[in-house]
Amino acid sequence: MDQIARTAKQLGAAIRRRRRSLGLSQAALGERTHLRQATISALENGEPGTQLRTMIDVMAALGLEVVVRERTKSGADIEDIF
Amino acid sequence: MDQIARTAKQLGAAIRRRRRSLGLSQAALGERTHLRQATISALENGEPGTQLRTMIDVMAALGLEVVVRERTKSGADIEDIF
DNA sequence: TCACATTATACGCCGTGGCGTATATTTTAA
DNA sequence: TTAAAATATACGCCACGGCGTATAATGTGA
Repeated sequence: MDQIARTAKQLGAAIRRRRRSLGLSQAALGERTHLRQATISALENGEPGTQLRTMIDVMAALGLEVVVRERTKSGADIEDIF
Repeated sequence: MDQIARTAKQLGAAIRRRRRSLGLSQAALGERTHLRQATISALENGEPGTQLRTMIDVMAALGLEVVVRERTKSGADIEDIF
């Protein structure tokens, strides 16, 4: 399920969802990415000072990627309705 | 044109494209976002230490949003082929 | 070509992220 | 309910981002 993210919090939430769907703990993800469990926690909680490096590394480890696109006028589009 | 980004460099490139398509200079974008022209430059050049806050603020000013999704196996999917 | 606009880079400063380490706090199973 | 697992938070430290300001390097149009 693709996640739209316009804020750091939404970005963190999407990452947390994915991590959980993979059955990983923050600590386990931390090992794979050489990041501290505390750092993963901060990212998932949407700390806006988090570095892009951290987001990129975590997304790679979770098999995620980002699509940059023009904002849709509303929050919902066709696929959300049907 | 949606841009897939798996690295900070790709993210920066997508942002730069969008800024240019809007006919904005880094300085003009900096004014809108209360960021220095140098900061925009760093973001667009894919400095991995850049903060999420910076990316988020710039994307908002450019009318961009991010979609987080599972990585596609290859770079191309159906829509790129047809 | 050449002046002007744009972008990249530099310096000193301050704030904060991520580090190791450790411990609260909360969540989850048994 | 309670022990164990998972997550949030804390402390001191170092590195570096973003700040103002300024300038160098590039691009661009006339």
